[in-house]
Amino acid sequence: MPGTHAATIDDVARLAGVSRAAVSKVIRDAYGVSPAMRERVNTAIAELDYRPRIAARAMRGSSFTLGIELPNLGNPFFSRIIAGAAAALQDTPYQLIIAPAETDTEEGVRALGALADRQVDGIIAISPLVSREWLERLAGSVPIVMLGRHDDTDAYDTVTGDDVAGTRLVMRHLFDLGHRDIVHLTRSEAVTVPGSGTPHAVRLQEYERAMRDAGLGDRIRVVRSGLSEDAAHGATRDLLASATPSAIFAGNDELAFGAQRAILERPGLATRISLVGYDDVTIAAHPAISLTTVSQAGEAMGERAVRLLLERIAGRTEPVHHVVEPVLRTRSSSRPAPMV
Amino acid sequence: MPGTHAATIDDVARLAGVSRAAVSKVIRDAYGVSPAMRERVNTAIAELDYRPRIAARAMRGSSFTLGIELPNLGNPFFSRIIAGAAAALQDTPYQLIIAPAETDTEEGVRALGALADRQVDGIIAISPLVSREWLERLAGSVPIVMLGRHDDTDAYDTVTGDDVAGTRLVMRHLFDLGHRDIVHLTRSEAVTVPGSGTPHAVRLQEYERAMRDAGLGDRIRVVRSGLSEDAAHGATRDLLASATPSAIFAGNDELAFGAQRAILERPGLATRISLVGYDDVTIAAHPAISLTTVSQAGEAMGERAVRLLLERIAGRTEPVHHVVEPVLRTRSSSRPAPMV
DNA sequence: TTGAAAGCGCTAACAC
DNA sequence: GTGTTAGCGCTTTCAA
Repeated sequence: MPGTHAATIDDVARLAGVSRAAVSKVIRDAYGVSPAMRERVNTAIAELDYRPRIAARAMRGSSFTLGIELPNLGNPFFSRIIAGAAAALQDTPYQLIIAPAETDTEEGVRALGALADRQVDGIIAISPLVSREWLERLAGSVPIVMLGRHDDTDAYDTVTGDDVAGTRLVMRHLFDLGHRDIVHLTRSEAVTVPGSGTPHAVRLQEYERAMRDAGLGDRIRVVRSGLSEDAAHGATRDLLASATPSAIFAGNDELAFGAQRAILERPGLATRISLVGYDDVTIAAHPAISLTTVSQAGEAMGERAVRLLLERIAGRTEPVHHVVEPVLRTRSSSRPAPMV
Repeated sequence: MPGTHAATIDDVARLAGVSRAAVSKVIRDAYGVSPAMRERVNTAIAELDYRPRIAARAMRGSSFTLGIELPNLGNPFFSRIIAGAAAALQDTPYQLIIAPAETDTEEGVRALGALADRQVDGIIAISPLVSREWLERLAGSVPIVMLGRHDDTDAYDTVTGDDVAGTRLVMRHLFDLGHRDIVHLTRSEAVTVPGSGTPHAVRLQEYERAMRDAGLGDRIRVVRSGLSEDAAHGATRDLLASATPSAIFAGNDELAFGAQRAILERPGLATRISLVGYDDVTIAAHPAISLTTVSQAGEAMGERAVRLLLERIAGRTEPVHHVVEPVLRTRSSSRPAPMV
């Protein structure tokens, strides 16, 4: 460390006895540098421990940063997505940064805005709440991949699970076990606006459709809660105080765990109520939990999202809407309905 | 959106009929702007929907970004830390970005480097593996708060749980229940280098000390695994194939869940082996899991880390080493040792 | 209180 | 194949 300050491209150029442009070309491996020059530049870079300032690069072009906006980091399904995305970035010059948006509502917009302000080269977003118009506008200035949401738009790409098929797997499973009184535990109205294309909206809609198709339209019952395990616990506790459905289909595993807790707290109920979740997070397979749920290949979704982004950055313009097939994991939390 | 490009500070200055410097002062609320001018500038900003480019600001000063480096996003204890950190940033101009470093080893260095390259104004790091020297060097150019690690350094601040006290709570609890054959399930040697000050190193050391102090030095038994629930499951399965300890003290809850799974898979063992974890993640309180564990107030740690960083940015230079008191949560996974 | 001007570290034309 | 030069959008002296 000669001097007290970090080396700049000029320091490297000076030490290597070449121009600044030459150094720039080497670090970007751009066309038109002789092997000899590349060698000398690389030596100087190593010598000075030079690292290009991202801010300066961003001012002229790319920031070599991909941003991912994430609500509710506590949900382990999302960490699988991140793991997949990070893995896909391994041998690229890109770095992933995550902008958390815990408190849902406008926080999502704030987080996406923060990523845009930082001039990331692409954004992966999981906000179910941000409006499609807003996203389309943002997509005008930076490539976006929307995760989870079924938006049929030309402005950005999407990677989604097939929630229609997934919900049908669940409902078919419960019907086959003889269940008729099936409650759907889902999140707030804001996240399930009909036609909004959010995962929870689709699951809710398909639940209702399946019930009606089975002639059980009058047994449709929807219970809502916040997104946390704790909120789901409270909502289910309230439900069980006044009713005993034969099965509960939770919108995701977090909610299912809360419901399971409430069920276990009422003696004798555990063997009488079937429970199904959605996502197949790791702990769902734990023998003490043993939650029947729908598996969604989160890692693959994250990886695919990154690939789509890199393709966009490389110039693709036609939109891609990728759908992941869901698989039902049957475990002991669901079982035949009790004889009447 | 007049024109097709995003507004710059010049556009605002032109529309407001003032100089670029004036706009800059307004957006930073710097000293020396008349109310009238502030008013006009703010109107122009709103009109143009102007948002300062972070990259440009970073070149001259702050990036208004705090970075947090995080290994193993899958561990829900870490998400609580993030939630606390994000909450503490609510009413500040700072934005949090997370650099994930899933694959441990040099990934941590890479992620920290990436944050530094992006000129974040401060870094919260959870890497147990990065060398103290490396961190001290980095701390020369950007404020750092190290989470979890007991480093007695002047170069950066630390926020840690009191792992000595926490481990003593655990061991005392197990001894009181009559356990003598206590196995410690921990991570790889790399994370438990004696004297390295990592949480797992301290817990291991205290476990051994407690065993020796109780005259059980010859019963010390350490089992190691990877950081995932799955790795812990495998390691415990292997252990149980050849031995049946009366208690297992896992280095954290993730490991404990894996151990619990292995225990449950061997019929009859569940009621004979006590299990204790560390961290008190949400699911540990689930009645089907009911894991005795040490609670660490993750949110408070994240919040404190952010505060320390903001203080450093504001000019503080003396180091602060903050310690969080652990609390033992006794649940049914631990119980009296079986009569001999 | 306000504005002019220099410059942060890099990339990309373009000239040599 | 190599170097010169003109900015990118801000902040910050320093004059006015």
